[in-house]
Amino acid sequence: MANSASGDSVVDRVVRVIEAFPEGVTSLQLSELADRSGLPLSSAHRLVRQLSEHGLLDLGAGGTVRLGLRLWELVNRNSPTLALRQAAMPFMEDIQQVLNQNVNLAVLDGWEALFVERLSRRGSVANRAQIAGRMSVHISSAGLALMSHQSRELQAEYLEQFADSSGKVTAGVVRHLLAEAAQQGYAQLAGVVDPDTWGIAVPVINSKRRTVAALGVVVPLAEMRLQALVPALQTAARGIGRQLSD
Amino acid sequence: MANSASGDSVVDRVVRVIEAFPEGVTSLQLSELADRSGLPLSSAHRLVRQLSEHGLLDLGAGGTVRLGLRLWELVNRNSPTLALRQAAMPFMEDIQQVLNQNVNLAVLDGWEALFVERLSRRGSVANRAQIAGRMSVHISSAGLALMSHQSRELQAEYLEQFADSSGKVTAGVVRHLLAEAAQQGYAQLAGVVDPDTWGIAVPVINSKRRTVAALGVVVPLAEMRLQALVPALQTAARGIGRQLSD
DNA sequence: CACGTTCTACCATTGAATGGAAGCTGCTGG
DNA sequence: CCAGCAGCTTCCATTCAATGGTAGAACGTG
Repeated sequence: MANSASGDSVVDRVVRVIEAFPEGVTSLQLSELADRSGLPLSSAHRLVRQLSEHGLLDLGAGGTVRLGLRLWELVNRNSPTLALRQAAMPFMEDIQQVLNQNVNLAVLDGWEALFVERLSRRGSVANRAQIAGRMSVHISSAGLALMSHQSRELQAEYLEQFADSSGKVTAGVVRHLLAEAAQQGYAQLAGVVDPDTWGIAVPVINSKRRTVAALGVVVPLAEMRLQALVPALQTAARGIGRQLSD
Repeated sequence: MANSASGDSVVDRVVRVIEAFPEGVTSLQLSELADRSGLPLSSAHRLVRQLSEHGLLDLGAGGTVRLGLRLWELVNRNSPTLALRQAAMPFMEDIQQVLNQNVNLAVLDGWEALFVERLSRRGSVANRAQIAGRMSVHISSAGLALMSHQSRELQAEYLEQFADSSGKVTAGVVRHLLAEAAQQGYAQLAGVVDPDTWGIAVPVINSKRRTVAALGVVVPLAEMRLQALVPALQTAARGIGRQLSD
């Protein structure tokens, strides 16, 4: 009952507060935030107030807590993927125009593909929600495209998690998917996310020969035309990669 | 020389570190970060390390500091403007398709319009950079559209800053612009940002009659057709507003 | 290879962070 | 109309986590 009974630093607590928001939830009651972050109410209150004085959070009347506009602004202005997204956008628009499909751009984070940009198929309901969404490597074409071009060491480390295995997904299957993707130069996966769609993704390789992203499309099964899609994606991916150095 | 010689809390310092990144800069050296944030090198180092252990920052080899992917993810998943952007996106795409102009969406933050979403004109080079950009109220059509629909009190407070005045912009001029925008139901401004472009913006009013955003287009002077643009924008803005409650 | 620069680690000092308790506010149901 | 409740806000004595000067390591450079 003094400076941190729980043995964590102030920084830890700030992080816990920000991480307390469940995916897609923009607003939380103070007491709920305290619960979720595992902080005493008064501590949570103090932290939230301090952060909202700086605009990183927004403490409204009645204890409603939101992320602050200022935080959104700072992060989006200085985002680590800014250069990537800027380089990729024109090419993604080209693909959207030419193929009229949902186009997306993902980076590898841990054992997941993190989607950093997305254009919806023209005419469809826009689905910006999936920006900042994640998918496990082995269930997404983008994830496979990314992982299949990582170093042998990283791939081995990744595959280990399937080793023990309850059996749902075996290391062998995933290894096969990766090998196929590496050999073909693209990854494709049918009906995993949505039974009626097909995902195709290609690696984006920067000027230092590092695979920094995956460019992909999601198409209805009925419209699947690998011959048309893959070359278009690969061309775009090369164009993007040429502009990226790190 | 002990717990904070500078008299600021840990939270203050965390904010200073995050705010130290200049607009558009994604990567900073540790020593430069320490300078910019006004922190002793060892303190900056400790904070950055702590934050990067949680993924909010990314401390690379050689002291290169970036914002963390995890921070980007958290902020974009739980962004305070998520609902607004989701509601607006389909309408913005419609406008882009029909009018083929640069479409943007802004909210009011302080005395500035903060741009939260943007679609580039088809065929033009995509300019995602301006997302998370700011413009003063009185030099942007979006800003005028937003401010002209705020409460009398807020407008009065806003106009005060032009009172003392060196004379560059007078309160009278701004008041006139606001009055005109309020009366017409849209704001328009020619050649302020770029001499060859015209900006037009309309307010987005939610179901509680609060003006929560501005929807605008930027068109080349030569293609200016108010008669066509304003009704389209107003229709879209109403569609967006109908879906928003707070 | 010596020098300068920048990053990283250490650790005694001390004041900022902590959180229980009490007060406040607004709502709800009897 | 008011008692009771639930959640927000404030207060303050206690105490340990944060601080930053210093020293050392790792570069890069002339």
